[in-house]
Amino acid sequence: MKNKVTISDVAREANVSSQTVSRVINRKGEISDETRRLVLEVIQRLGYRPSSIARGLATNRTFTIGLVVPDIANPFFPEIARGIEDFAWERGYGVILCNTVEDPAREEAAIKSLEDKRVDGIIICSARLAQPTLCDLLQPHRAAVLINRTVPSQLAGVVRVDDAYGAGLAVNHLLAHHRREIGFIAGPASSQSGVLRAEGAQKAMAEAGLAIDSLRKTECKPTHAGGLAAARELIAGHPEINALLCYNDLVAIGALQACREMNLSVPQDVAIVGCDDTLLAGLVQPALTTVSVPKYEIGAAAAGMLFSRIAGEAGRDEIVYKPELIVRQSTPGCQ
Amino acid sequence: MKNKVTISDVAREANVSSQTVSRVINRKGEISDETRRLVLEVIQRLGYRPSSIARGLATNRTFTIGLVVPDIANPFFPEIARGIEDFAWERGYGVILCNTVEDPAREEAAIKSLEDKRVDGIIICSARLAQPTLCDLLQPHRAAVLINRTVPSQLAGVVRVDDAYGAGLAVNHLLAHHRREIGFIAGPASSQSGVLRAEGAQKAMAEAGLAIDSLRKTECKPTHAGGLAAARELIAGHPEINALLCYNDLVAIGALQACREMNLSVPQDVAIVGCDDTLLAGLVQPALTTVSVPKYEIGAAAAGMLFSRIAGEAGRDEIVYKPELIVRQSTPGCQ
DNA sequence: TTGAAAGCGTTACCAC
DNA sequence: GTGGTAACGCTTTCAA
Repeated sequence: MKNKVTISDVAREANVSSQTVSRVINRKGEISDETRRLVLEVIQRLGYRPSSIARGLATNRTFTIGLVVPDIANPFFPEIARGIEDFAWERGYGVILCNTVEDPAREEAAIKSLEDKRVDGIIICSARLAQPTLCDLLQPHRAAVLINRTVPSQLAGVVRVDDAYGAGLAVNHLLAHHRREIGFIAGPASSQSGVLRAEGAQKAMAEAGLAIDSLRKTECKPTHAGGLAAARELIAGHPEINALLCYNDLVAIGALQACREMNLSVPQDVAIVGCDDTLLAGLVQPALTTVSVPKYEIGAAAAGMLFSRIAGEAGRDEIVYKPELIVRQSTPGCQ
Repeated sequence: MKNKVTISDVAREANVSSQTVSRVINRKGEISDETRRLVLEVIQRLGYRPSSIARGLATNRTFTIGLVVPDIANPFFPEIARGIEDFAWERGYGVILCNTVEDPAREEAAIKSLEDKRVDGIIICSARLAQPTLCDLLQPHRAAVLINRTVPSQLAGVVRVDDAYGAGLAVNHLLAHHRREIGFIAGPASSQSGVLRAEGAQKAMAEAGLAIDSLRKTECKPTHAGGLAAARELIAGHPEINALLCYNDLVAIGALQACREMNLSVPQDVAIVGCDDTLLAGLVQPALTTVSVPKYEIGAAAAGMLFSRIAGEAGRDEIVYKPELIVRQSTPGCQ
């Protein structure tokens, strides 16, 4: 790598001041056509590319945002990331990606490291940190948006799915098909979505006049393996269970596998409902009934909200998407 | 967001020079325990966080690398990204993610924008740009590593899968089960992996004494929809086909669906082989025979190689992984 | 062991 | 229209 061409190299070569070059680059101020052409020609010839770093120092803007996700390998997040990245790209912004791997310490360190990098704003998906810690970490950021997690709107905008409503849809669907012995595999205890879904599910049960504890709850990692282990345990402890409501599709697929191992047929013996409607859901056998969520749109909306906040514009500071139940073969009532 | 605390704020508050503060932060030079403790205390109290931007300008190092992928929503890439991000994170590096969405112009712009951001190095997955363009774009970067694409080692290190070998494995498996009318759904024409797999497949055919053109080739987008369309067309044009070798698992799943539509049973009528062994492969019905590739390891290896290059260390400049054939239900010979 | 000054590459502000 | 100078927040180099 040869040494980078700087703005003064261009200025010298073009016999103008670096101010003039800067003006040409940034299309600011009046410049004679002739000078502009000359400068552009020199820029071209020297292959000059302005340093975002120097610019960032001078302007206090980096045109970079941070994205924090639990795990980009979890199929829920790549589409959200695409929605964010596409939106950001169109506006000349770059995206720094951080995985927390469900580790609160890493989540905290990631948010701080993004602060060090002076990103213009951050988007955090499914934050797992405790509320006070999260708020403290948000504070120093110029702008922030959370996905599926709530904080005071002064600290961050929120884009979320109405998880309680979605869980209600799923429970009502199961109850309509006479599945009353419902097990709930809730995912990580630190997931706000998991908590809200539990509440929504219990509310739906109560409205149907059923005792709340007829819904059995277990926690697990939000992975295939987590779902497998949790389903085994739940069914072993409650053999009467005839339906499982799962934290996400991955967990549901684990549950599917547990049922297969235990010779329980799905949906005849046990109905299974997933969440997120990832690509997987339509492809497994039996295809998964799932609570569908517009992932790409959520990402794009979060990015849009973040840019409003960066720009200091007043705008909505909460967007809530209503999920939809996609009925497939893993529950009764498909065809 | 209140104004950031700077190094001189700390210096003033601690009654030392900013040099001293800098030394404490960077653990450089000798400093009396007393001063160090004092400075650390003030840093803590003021909540000072050094600006990576200013640091980057002064040191010409940003502790950031760029990652360019065709599409993070394609399940092949998230695991690679995890491998890279984990490795980078441990060394204090951040990762800027760029999606090219299979658009060469965006790929080019992404590589340039990473140059502007003065990343310390870049990793490009499955670059689709023409060779001369790619080389020109690589040139200005301090360090670069390509995944599944080859350039002169002076320009970039290479981590790749032996695609030709993998395709050979698949073809031999099919031939061993008397499938000689093989169709090949090759993915994007600009994919070097696709080209190499075609060569490997044809070589395997030739070694079995079969005419090379008994392998019919079609291109497609590397998606579920792309595979569906390509398989429909290929089978319609060549009804004698009894096996399909697919660019990746997504394409193979599209092909699976095409067969279902055409009332062809898999694997009895048509055997299907995918590639990459993504999560999907084991979960669809019938489960997919696929050429398996160590995605996370590839990512980690690429990151490792990149850091060697950034550090200017001599090291391997090509790592080749041998893929493995995972036989499942979509081809004969499973149980 | 500590400090002063220069420099990194840009933009902002004020002259001309 | 254009240029000079300071400033952004840090590290590096040289002196003390």
